Amino acid sequence: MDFHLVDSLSSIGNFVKVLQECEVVGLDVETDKLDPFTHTWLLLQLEMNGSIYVFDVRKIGIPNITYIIQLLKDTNKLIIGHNLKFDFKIIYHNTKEILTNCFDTMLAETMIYNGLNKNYYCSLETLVKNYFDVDLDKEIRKTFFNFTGELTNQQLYYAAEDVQYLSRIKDIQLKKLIEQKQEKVVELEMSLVPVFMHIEYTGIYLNKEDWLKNKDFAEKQIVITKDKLMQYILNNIKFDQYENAIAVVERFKILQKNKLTKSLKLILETLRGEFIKGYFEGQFNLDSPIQLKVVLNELGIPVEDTNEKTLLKYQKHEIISTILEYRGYTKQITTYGEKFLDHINPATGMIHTQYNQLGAASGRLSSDSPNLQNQPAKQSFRQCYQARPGYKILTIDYSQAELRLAGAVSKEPEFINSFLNGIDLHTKTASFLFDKDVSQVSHSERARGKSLNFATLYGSSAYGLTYNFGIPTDDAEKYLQKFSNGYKVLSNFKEGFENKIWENKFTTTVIGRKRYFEDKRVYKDAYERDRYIAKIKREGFNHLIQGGIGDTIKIAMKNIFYENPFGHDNLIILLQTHDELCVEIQEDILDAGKEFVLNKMLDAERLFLGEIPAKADCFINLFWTKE
DNA sequence: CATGAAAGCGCC
DNA sequence: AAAGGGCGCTTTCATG
Repeated sequence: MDFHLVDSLSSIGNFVKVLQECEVVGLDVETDKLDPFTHTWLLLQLEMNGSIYVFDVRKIGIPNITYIIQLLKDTNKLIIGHNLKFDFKIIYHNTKEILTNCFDTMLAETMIYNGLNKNYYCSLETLVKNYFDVDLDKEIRKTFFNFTGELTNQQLYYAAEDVQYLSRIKDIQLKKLIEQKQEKVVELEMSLVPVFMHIEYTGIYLNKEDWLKNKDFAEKQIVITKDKLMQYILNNIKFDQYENAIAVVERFKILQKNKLTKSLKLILETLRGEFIKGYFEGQFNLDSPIQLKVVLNELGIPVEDTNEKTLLKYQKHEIISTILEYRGYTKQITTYGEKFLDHINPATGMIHTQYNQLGAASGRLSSDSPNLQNQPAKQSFRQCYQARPGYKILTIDYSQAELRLAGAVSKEPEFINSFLNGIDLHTKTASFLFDKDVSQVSHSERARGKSLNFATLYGSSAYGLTYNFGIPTDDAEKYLQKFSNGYKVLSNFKEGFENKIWENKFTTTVIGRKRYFEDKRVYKDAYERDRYIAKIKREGFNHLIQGGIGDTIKIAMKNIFYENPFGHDNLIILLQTHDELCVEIQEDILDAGKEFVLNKMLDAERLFLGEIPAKADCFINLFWTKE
C-alpha cells in the first residue's frame, strides 16, 4: 500500500500532483461520533490511483482541510465512497462545502440486487469480502468511537484500508449496472446524495408546546375511554362462572407463562367470587391483542383478531368504537407523544430525520429516526412543524399521481380523456360500476369507484375487496368485471405486463429502475406456486406505478436542489412524503419560489405522462399543511 | 436482561 | 387456505 500520513503541511508531499493526475478519488472520514453536530473529525482518507493519503484533521486544522476539499470540488473528480451521505455531512458541517460528483458503493449494491437483498447486508466489509475475498477488520473501526489522544499506526492503517478498494468496487458495480441498463437510475441516485445530505442536515423545527397539547388531550381521552371499556367488560362478563382465579388466568391469558409461579398459583386457587373480578381488573391489559380477543369473544363478539378492519365488521357493538377510539389516543401517546421530542437534536433544536433513498424496493424513500413520512395527517400535529421566522412553508403534492401514470403507461383512452377533460377518475370508474352518467354518480358511489381504482393499482382480488372495503362479496366480482370492461386497454396492458414479470423475474420503471424477483423453484403444491406468482405480479405492477412516482419526485428534488436560483438559504426542501414536498421559502421570494418548485415538480411529471396533464396542489402557510 | 417475532397502526 | 402495494415504530410475548 502506497500510504502517506499527512499530519503537517510539510508532509503533504506530491498530493496535489497525484490528485490532478487521477480520474477518481476514494473518500472516507473517521469521526469520534456519528452526530454531525457534535463530533470531532479525526481523519480524512483519500485514495487516488493506488496512493492513499490519510489526513490527520486535528493536526492539519479545518482551514487546511477546507482547502483540500475545495481542491476536490474544483477539480471535479468523481468521489467514490460507501454511504457518502455521512461523509458529505461531516465535510459540510466543517467546511460548508457540498461535494456533488459522486458514486456511492452502498447505494450501487442496493440497486444491483434490488428486491433480492432485503436481508443482504450492504456493509463495506461484506462488499470487500464478496468482491475480493479480503477480510476488513471491523473491530478497529469501533476504536474511533469517543476517541481522544494520539492515533495508533494500526488505526491509521485500517483507516487507509477503508478507501483502498472503493474504486475497484465501483468498476465492478458500474459494469453490472450498465448490463442491467440502469444508467439513468445510477445517475439520478448518485446526484441525490448531496440533496438528502442537505435536507437531513438542515432539519425541521417542531414546536414543543403545540405538540404536547395533543398529548395532554389524548391522555384525558385515554382515561375516559379506558374507564368506559373496563366498566363495560366487568359488567358484562360473568366472572362467577369460573371456579377460581386460575381458570380466569387461563381463559383470558392475563399472565405470561413464566409469571405464573407455584406460590402465585396457590394464592390464585383460593380466590373466589368478587376477588376474581378484582384480580382480573388489576391484571387485564387492554393493549394486549391476545387478551382483548378473548374478552371480545366472551362478550359475544366472535372476532378472529383485533385489528381495526376486523373490529369494524362488528361496529354494531357499542364497545367497538370505544376500543378504536382508545387505540387512536394510545398511538398519539406512544408514538407521537412526549418521547417523540427526544428526536429534537439538542445542538440545533431541530429534528433531523434520516432518509434512506433506496429504502423501499419500489424505489420510494423511507425515513427513520424519526419517521417523518408517517406523521399524523391531522392539522393539530402537522401545524407543529413550523417555518423559521421570515420564512413560509410551501406544501405541494402531486394530484392523483399514480392514476395519471397508470393511464400514461397503459395509454388507456378513458383515463387520458378524463384527465384531459377534468373529469374526476373516481367518479368515472363509478359511472362504469353503476352504469350511469358521471353527472349522476352519488357521493357513496364515487367512494366505491375510488376503492376500485386503488384495488387495481394494488392488484386486489374480489375477496380482498370484500375484506378491505366491506364491499358485498357478490358485488366485488361484478365490480372488477365492470372495471375491466370499462378500461379495456388498461386491463390488457396490466395483464401483459404481469405475464412478463414472471417470464423475466424483474420489472422496470419509467427510468429503468429494476426490481428483481426470485423464483423459489420449490413449492409445496401448485396452489402455493400460483399464490407466489400472483404475489410477484402484484408487487411488480406496483413497482411500475409506485416506483415511477418515486422516480418522478426524485427527479423533481434533484432539479430543485441543483437549479435553485435563490440559494439554499432562501429556498430549501424540508420533507418528502412520497408524493409531496415541504419546502421552506424566504418570504421576499415566496411567489417566485413557489412557481419555481411547482414548475420543477410538473416538469418532472411531464416526462412520463404523455398527453395526460401534470398536476400538483400548492398550500402556503407558516407550517406544514395540506389544507 | 436481551433479542426477535408478531400484532397493530401511523402515513402515502 | 388465502385474501391490495410500500414503509417504520411501539407494544406484547416468548425464548434463551
